[in-house]
Amino acid sequence: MEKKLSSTMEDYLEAIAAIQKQNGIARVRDISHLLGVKSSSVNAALRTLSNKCLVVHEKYGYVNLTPAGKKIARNIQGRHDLLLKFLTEILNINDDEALQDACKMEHAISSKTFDRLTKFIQFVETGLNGERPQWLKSFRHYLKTGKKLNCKMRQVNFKKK
Amino acid sequence: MEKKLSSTMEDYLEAIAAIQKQNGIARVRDISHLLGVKSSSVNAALRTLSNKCLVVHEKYGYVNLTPAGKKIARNIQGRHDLLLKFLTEILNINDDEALQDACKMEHAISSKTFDRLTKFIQFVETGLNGERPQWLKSFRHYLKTGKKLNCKMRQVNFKKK
DNA sequence: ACTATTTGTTAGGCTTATTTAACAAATAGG
DNA sequence: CCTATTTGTTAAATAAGCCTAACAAATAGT
Repeated sequence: MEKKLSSTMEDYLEAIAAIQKQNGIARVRDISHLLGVKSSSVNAALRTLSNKCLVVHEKYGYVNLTPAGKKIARNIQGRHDLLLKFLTEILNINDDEALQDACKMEHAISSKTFDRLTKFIQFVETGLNGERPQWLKSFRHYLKTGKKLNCKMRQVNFKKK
Repeated sequence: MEKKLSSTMEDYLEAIAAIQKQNGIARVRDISHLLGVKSSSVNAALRTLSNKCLVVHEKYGYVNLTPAGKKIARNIQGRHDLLLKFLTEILNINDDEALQDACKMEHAISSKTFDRLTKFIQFVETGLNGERPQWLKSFRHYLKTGKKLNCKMRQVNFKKK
């Protein structure tokens, strides 16, 4: 019966994981800088997350994620990365704007959507014959010109009763 | 210098527009029912939106959108519809879950992402030769089986230096 | 027309997440 | 070592959005 976490708290967990990954350790100050909030806000958030057994934080000490906290952080990070990939690689949105959107969307999508989008990207990226997907280039051309490429795609089915 | 609206307030505008579209008029009660909040919350929201000149609401009267309010409502509704389409028609997610996600994502995407996704769906839906897009079927098969269809797609470029 | 029910409003409270300001602890430079 | 700066903590205040409870207005039933 783990209550659903607010997107704000998800952000804190994600930030802590990211800082730990980069620096080995995470301090209040790092979180404060990364999220753009005051250290007092970080403290309040850490108390909340502590009560939910998602972080460990002793006075004046480093901040650590519990296994449960790590799990959530990984989950969010996964959504983040997936969405960023979709936005940049498929929709061809520039990094900055894509990042902004991914940071908001990551709190909005369900597991199902995460799963389907994962498969969609897999499907698109591998192409049908292991070739680079031509139609992605074709889409970029469409974005630029508004017109479909002068290209024909023929489908030939084998063994398809 | 119009301040950015909270997703909550966006929901209220969207709801009012939807109710008006359906019933001709919108009352506090309708909004309350649609959004699943108490009428006192609706009242508070209406005061907020009134102060921003997005709705008109006289005591005990109907609720109306100003032109500015209508514009925002249309915008949100557009995002909603687009996302719902993407989730159901492309990612093949069932209506209920798709609706839930769309209702959250609609507040998270930028205009750029909206624009790109619009074009992406256009591109996908029309197919390359005006045919029904074969690869969408192919993706559904991939979702079911985890395997690419036994099919080859050959690309032949014309006039492409 | 009169009462009963539904609908709308207001006041006051709760929660979440933020801030500022004052203070405490830790660290760094001489 | 001692002071100066940085970092962390706490308390009190603010803002958004919701709720309940009490009341007011409108509508419906007889």
